[in-house]
Amino acid sequence: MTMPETRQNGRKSAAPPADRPGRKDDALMVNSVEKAFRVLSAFGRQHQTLNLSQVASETGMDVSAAQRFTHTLTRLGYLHKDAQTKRFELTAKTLDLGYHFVRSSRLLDRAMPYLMHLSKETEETVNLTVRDGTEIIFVSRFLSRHVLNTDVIIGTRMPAYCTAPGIAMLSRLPEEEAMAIIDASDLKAHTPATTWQSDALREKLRQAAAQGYATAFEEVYIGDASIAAPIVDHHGRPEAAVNIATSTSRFSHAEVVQRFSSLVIATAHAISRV
Amino acid sequence: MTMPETRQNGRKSAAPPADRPGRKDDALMVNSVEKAFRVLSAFGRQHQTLNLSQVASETGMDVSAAQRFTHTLTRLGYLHKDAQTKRFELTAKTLDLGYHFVRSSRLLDRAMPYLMHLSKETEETVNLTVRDGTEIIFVSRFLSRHVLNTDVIIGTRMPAYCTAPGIAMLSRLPEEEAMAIIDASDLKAHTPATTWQSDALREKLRQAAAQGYATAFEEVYIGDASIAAPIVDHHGRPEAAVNIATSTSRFSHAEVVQRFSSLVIATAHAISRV
DNA sequence: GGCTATTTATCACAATGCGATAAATTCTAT
DNA sequence: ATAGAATTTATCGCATTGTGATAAATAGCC
Repeated sequence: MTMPETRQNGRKSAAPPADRPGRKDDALMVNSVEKAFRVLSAFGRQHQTLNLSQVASETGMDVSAAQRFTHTLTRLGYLHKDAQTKRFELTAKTLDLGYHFVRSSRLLDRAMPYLMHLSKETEETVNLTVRDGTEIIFVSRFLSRHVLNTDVIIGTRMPAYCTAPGIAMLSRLPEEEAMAIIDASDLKAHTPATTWQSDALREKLRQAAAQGYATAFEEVYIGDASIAAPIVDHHGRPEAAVNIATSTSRFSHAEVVQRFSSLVIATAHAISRV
Repeated sequence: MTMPETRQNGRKSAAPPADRPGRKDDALMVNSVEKAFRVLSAFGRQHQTLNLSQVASETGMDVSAAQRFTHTLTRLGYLHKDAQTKRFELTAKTLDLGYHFVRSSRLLDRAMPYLMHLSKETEETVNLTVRDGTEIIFVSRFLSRHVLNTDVIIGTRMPAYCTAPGIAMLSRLPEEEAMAIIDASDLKAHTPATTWQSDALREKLRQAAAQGYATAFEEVYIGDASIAAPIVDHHGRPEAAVNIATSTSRFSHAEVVQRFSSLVIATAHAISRV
């Protein structure tokens, strides 16, 4: 009946821990923080509201953990719990973080007036995006009066390889590095027009590097037409991209290039730190 | 600045925990989560980047804690640390949370088409706001082509008492409740035109309740003119407000009411669950 | 109505996060 | 340059905090 003693009960007078630092994997990591974010990210278009057990199963935590983190997040104001249905949903307070980001971003500070100007001048949708791994994130957006697309909003992510801003940014990276990112992507044809083969993308990168801008026509959605130029820091490394998004029904490929290429390049250049 | 005492140095061999359940204050609260958010909110317009000791002093944590949480948040991708300067800044990944909120919000789902319609019809800036305590939060925003104000963005907070959407929402609450919120606010005159006395605000609430809309003219910023109507749930409780924001230079008070009051009311009514 | 599936509350335990401290590094001033 | 201050990084023993199992309470469902 004696405990099998797999449990070295903490005392451990002898047998010093071979690797003390490697606790689980990282001594300085506070795992509760990751779990909290895991709970919050369980909500989305599919799961608008979740009850406790759904939170548990969605996040892969046991009920106790789900209980603790939903409770914590509710008290902090990021979750709301319906007293009747006992279901949780995200609150508008979750917008705080992004708000802090926008307010603290020197890039956005600099970029805003130029983006506004470009928006007024072209009357087309203008976006500012940055890269996070293999994806781009929309960080600022001025909608065209005509095309009101509520599908893409601030915070939206898309694969870099099939978007004009993505290619524009990658084109200013050493080719090795850019191709590594592309090869780490989940390459696939979102539409018949998607460029998704590694070789073809390499060619696209070189062309974009040579021209100073990148284009994407119906590569993600049918009907979209986009042209982008990279914003670089003082080392010449890409930190963002400006793009103009319009539709194939309004302009041909040639027209988009002719009308907008020098505008996006000029805007991106103005925003780049000299 | 630092608390002189409060340091009972953990020894405490005797002294069994008198009250086991009431740990610090709440047994289910995971305090690390709050600390993580505290670190993230330390960044903003004032503090675009922070080094480790600044994080510590800004958040009131000791250096060790600051170290652990900046490390954790960096590994999770919400902070970026500049290798040269050793300074931290928020990353675009902080937009994820808000993105999840927008995508999971049934209110926004319902409201979007109506807001778009209102935006096109009026060509003015259209906002959707919700209330959080004494404040309102902008959750959706369609900018007028003319007036591009980059000061107010999604996630921006303002006191409820001096905004049209705030008064509109409060006007659909029992007067007791509304006045309690107003009295909990930090009432002050942001401009000469601000209505900030409790009595005057009570009167404003009653008028808004009677008319079905609320207005605010230069109550926060000089030159702004706003009119709002409340969106209610199936219990008749206010859950949001639609408003049209324009400028006093374009329309007089009377004109704003005449042109827009029935439009915002109709839009708010359409969005309200019937 | 009894049954099942949740949610809420409680608790003993030890692993996890804590915070003090030391080592390494970077910055500053002379 | 070089000492000295300030900040960052690394380490570690310990108690606290979070853990996860379980039980009680509540809500759903035939």
